[in-house]
Amino acid sequence: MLDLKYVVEHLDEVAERLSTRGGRVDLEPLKELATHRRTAVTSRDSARAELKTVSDGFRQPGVTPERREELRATSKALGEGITLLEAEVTDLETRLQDVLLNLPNLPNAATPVGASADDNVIVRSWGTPRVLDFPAKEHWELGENLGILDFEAARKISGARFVVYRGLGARLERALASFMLDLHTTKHGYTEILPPFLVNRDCMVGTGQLPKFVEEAYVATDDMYLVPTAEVPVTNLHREEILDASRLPICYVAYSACFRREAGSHGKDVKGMTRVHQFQKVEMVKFTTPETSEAEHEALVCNAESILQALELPYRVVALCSGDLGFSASKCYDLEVHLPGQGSFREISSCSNFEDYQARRASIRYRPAPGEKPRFVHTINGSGLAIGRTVIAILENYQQADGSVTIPTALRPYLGGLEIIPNP
RNA sequence: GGAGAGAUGGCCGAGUGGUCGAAGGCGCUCGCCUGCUAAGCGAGUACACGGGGUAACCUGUGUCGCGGGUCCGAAUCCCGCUCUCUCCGCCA
Repeated sequence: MLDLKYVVEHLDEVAERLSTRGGRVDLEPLKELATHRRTAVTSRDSARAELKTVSDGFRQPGVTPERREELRATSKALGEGITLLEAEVTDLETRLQDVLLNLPNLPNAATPVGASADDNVIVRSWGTPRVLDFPAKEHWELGENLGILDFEAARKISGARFVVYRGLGARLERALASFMLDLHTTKHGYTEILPPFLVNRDCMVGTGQLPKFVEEAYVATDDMYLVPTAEVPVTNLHREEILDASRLPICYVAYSACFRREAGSHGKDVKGMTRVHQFQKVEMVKFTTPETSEAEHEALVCNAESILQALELPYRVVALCSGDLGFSASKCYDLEVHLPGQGSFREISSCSNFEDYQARRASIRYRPAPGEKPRFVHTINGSGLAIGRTVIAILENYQQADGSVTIPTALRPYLGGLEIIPNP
C-alpha cells in the first residue's frame, strides 16, 4: 500500500509513475476522499473534545439539579452529532482503504519503463545454451518416457494442470528441495522456515494477493487460502510487529507447495508442467532497512543464481520493465533458464524488492534506535528456485540421445550418488 | 465435538462507572552516585490519526482482544464474535 500522505502531496508524480505500468491512472477521487476524511476527522475530534468538557461539568462541586439537566441536554445533543460524524469517518476510511489496497506499488526509478515483457532488459547471462547433436525433446516427453512424470494419472485424480511424480522423479524433486535449502542455509545465511500452506485473509492482504486478485487464489472454507507462494506466510511472520533494528536484515528461506488457479492463462503452456495449479518452490524472504534493501535485493538475486550455477544450467537475468512488474513489486529481476527442448528461456525465479509496500499493508516496522519512531521495513523475496521448473530444466538440459538424463554433479549426493536416470 | 477459564502497556500484574493511557513490579534508556560489569538514587519509557512549528517540540482525538448496546460519561455494566489456555473425546 502506498503512503496516503505522499500520494496526496505528489499527486501528479504518483499518477505518472503508476501509469508506466499501463493504463491511465486518475487519483483525483482519492485526493477528494482524503480531503473529506480529514475534514470529517477534525470535526469529529473537536466535537468529542467539547463533549469531554461538558461531561467534566458533572463533577464540578455544587452542580444544581437544573445545571445537571442542562448539561445532560447539551451532551446528549453533542453525542448524537458525534455518532453521525463517526459514521461518516468510518465510511470515508473504508472507501479510502479500498482505493489504496487496489493501487499497485510505484515502480522504482531503476525499473525500465516499458509496456510488456518485450521491453524487459537483459542484465547479464551465465553459461552457454546447450546445443544438442540430436533432436531435443521437451520435458513432458522425456518425463513420460522415463516413467517419472505422470500427467495422465494427475488428470484423473485432480484434473488439468497437475502432475504426479513417480519413482526417481519424486526423488529428484525431493533432492532439489534439500539441495536448495542446504545451500541457502549453510552458505547464504538464511534461516529455514516450514510455514503453513493455508493462511488467513490478513496474510493475503498483507502481501498484496487480496483484495484485487481473488480469482487467482484457491479459497478454502473458513476464509482460509491456499498459499500461492511461501512469500505469503513467511512475510506475514512479522505482521504487526516492530522489529529491533539489530535483528535486520532477517533472512528466511522456506519450502512450500504453491497453489495457483492460473485464471486468465487459458491456452498458455497447456502441455507439461511449466504452468500447473500446484508446484513446489523454495523461496527466500528478507526484511531489511530502507538503506540496505537495494544491496540486499542484489545479493538475493545472486543467491538464486548460485543454484543455477551449481546445477550448471545456463540462464540470463532480466530486469522487468514497468509494464511487466508484479502488483506489489517496485523492482524485479527474473532469472530465465535456457530450455533446449522448448528452445527458449523460461522464468525459473522472480526476485522482487517491494520496498515498504508490503510492510505498510502488513504493518511490519522496525525501530532504528531506542526511543526513535518506528519505520516500515523493506521486504524482498525471490524464488530460489521453483522446483518443478528446475526439474524441467534438468530434464531438457541433461537429456541424452538415448532418452536418458544425466544428473548434475552437485545433485548426485542428494540422490545416493545416482548419475543418470536411465531410459527403461 | 463436549466442559471450564481467560484476553489490560515490551513482560508480569492491579483496577467494577467519571480524577485511568491506565497503580505496582520487572525489563529497557538516560543521568547521578559508588575506586573497580553489583547495589543504590533520580528521570524517562506505547501506537495511530488530526492541528501548529524549520526543528527540538507543543497540542486535539482515539486505542485496556474485536464489534455493537446502555449511560451525560465505560478498561469497568449488557449483548454478539474472535482468539488463547486447561480437561475430556477424536485424530496424523
